[in-house]
Amino acid sequence: MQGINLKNPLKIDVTDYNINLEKTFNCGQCFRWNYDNQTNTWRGIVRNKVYWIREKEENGRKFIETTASKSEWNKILFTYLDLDTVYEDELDIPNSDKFAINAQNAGRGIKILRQEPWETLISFIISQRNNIPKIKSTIERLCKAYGKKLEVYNENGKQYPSELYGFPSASVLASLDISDLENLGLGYRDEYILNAAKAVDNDIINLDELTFSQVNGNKAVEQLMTLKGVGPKVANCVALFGLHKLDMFPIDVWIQRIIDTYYNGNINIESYGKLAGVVQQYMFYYIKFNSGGN
DNA sequence: TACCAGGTTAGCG
DNA sequence: CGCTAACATGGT
Repeated sequence: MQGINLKNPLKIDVTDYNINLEKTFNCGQCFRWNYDNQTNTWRGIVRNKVYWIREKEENGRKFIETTASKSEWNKILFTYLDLDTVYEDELDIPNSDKFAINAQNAGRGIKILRQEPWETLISFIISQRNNIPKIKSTIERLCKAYGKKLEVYNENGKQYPSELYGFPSASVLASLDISDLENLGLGYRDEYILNAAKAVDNDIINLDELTFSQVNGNKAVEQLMTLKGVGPKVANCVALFGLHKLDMFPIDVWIQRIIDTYYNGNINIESYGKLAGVVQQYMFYYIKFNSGGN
């Protein structure tokens, strides 16, 4: 059970952290944050807890208002939103790289979320050959079928909203039969997911250990690709978004299109250094949501 | 109604 | 190696 207060949210000055919620939640890295036009608020689920967040500008300062408690903000959301790293300080895009500079200007404010590795793995297995609306709806069906029902109460003691579910654990999915995954819209990915669940549940692959800083991104990608249904693109996305290996640079159809169009089919990822993944997200956001190119 | 989507695999030459 | 058909399904 969880209590929230929508009327008197926690208010944090985030001016110095350079975060933009719309870009961060809409840049394609996450699938369970949804925007409510009426309240100008994002609702998301992080580690089986529901949070509402919105931005506010006052007197030239930027604030975040959230239903999280002070300790939840400090212990969970501050880290989840990766506010302790200001990318600008470490990013060093060559001046000659016009496209990347433009993408950075468009994408500035994107933060690479510290999402749960397991949820990220399954989400990006689902993502292959799917569009983003389909990915989101499929994940919601999976959560509703096998995730923990989250009970949230507003300041009046009324349950709010009616139904929300956490992401199902690896052990829960590992205990299922393939037929239990029918009718969720997973398509041929159902066996990939069941197989990944068993591998994680049996500790054949240990996602938590892969998050350790001693494990470099390429090593993590190599491990992830031992899973059936996890190729180079999905593995790079899991490493970047789930394991927080910020130098990983996933190449999907959109990025490949950019490479072919603006880099003559050859891009120098190393030139983006330790934060290449951030540049990748700038590019993805720029080309897809900011009509960069067309 | 067709076409397509933040790819991967297996099976070919 | 490199190339490519097949893959399930819902969103648009």
